[in-house]
Amino acid sequence: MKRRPALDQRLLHPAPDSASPRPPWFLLVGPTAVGKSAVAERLAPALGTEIIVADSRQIYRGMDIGTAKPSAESRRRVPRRLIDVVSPDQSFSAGAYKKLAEAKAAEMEAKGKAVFIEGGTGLYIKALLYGLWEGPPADWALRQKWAEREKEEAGTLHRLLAEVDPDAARRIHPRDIPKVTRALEVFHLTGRPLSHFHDRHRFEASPAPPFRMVGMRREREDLYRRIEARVDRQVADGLAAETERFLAGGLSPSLQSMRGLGYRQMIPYLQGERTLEEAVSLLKRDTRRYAKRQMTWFQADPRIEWIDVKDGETAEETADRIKHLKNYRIML
RNA sequence: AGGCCAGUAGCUCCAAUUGGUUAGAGCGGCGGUCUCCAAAACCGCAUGUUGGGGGUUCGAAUCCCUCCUGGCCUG
Repeated sequence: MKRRPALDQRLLHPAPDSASPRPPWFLLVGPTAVGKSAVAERLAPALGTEIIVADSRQIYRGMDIGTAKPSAESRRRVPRRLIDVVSPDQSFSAGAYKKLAEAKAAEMEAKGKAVFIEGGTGLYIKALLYGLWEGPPADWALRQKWAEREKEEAGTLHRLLAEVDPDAARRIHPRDIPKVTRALEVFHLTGRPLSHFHDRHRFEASPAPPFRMVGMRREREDLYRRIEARVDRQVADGLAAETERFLAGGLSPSLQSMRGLGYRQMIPYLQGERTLEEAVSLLKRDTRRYAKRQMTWFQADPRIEWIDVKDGETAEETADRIKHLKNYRIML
């Protein structure tokens, strides 16, 4: 079940004289609550551009407090793109993000502006930088049908998969329903096993030009303190009321958007199944775990140049350090 | 002061076939996977002097003695 993404060496070390006329992209990544947004806000003006956000939750319109969207003032200073692009009752996917981001990047390039991407959703960034294999997109109707079958009898989906794609069935854990479902979906829609496509893709079909990617990280304790402080702020800012509003508006708790951190923990509280205190501590715990998973994801990408942010360092200082990285000026 | 009860992993335990092979679980923590639901979903990691010391026994977390710590009762 262990497979390292095989990165194309040419991507790691783009030839300096490569004929591509496209200027390199610049990306700022890192776990939640490291302070990416504030730093990006300082970097964007220096790059003379706007920020394309790579965040699977901030794409939802109206989900502001729970997704810790940049404030209205901040967005007035530096416009954010790919925020508020879909309604919370809609489904979204990495493939959909890739399309939107590619279009937005092309738009920036056409205007002669630098492409600057900031965010923490690893899969979205990977899809954009290294590509996804070309195949059928998510088929939500099919997925729902299968979800119901699995609900009737646990293990059904994995058994079905083992029949049509034993290779994928071996790689994917029976309890990992989303991945089992995707593999089934691919076979159902193409008649070929998922592994067939994966063996051919290997992330070399990048839609992106050469790029530079900087990752922000902090000491675990520092990061956790920031996470907890941010959760407290979100609650004070009305996270419960925001969730309540969506519920009252008829959004089902099972929706993708409502399963995001924050909303997911507030729902049981609003339904009287949990105290606010319990909900808050669960939200803190789940956010800590999420940040850890993000670190695992990003740390596996050798293209990221890491900036270790110190406790107490200001966003200006961090932005300044990034500007002083070797060869940063090629971006300007 | 006397009596009683408790002391098992960072925390919590009505775990440990009631003396028997490598002391378990939940939470927390840590590590990892990830090619169209990814703030999702999933996988993995526990050598802790069973409070210390001594004793009984082939063998003790489990019995006895003693000390320490905490709690309760009596005065």
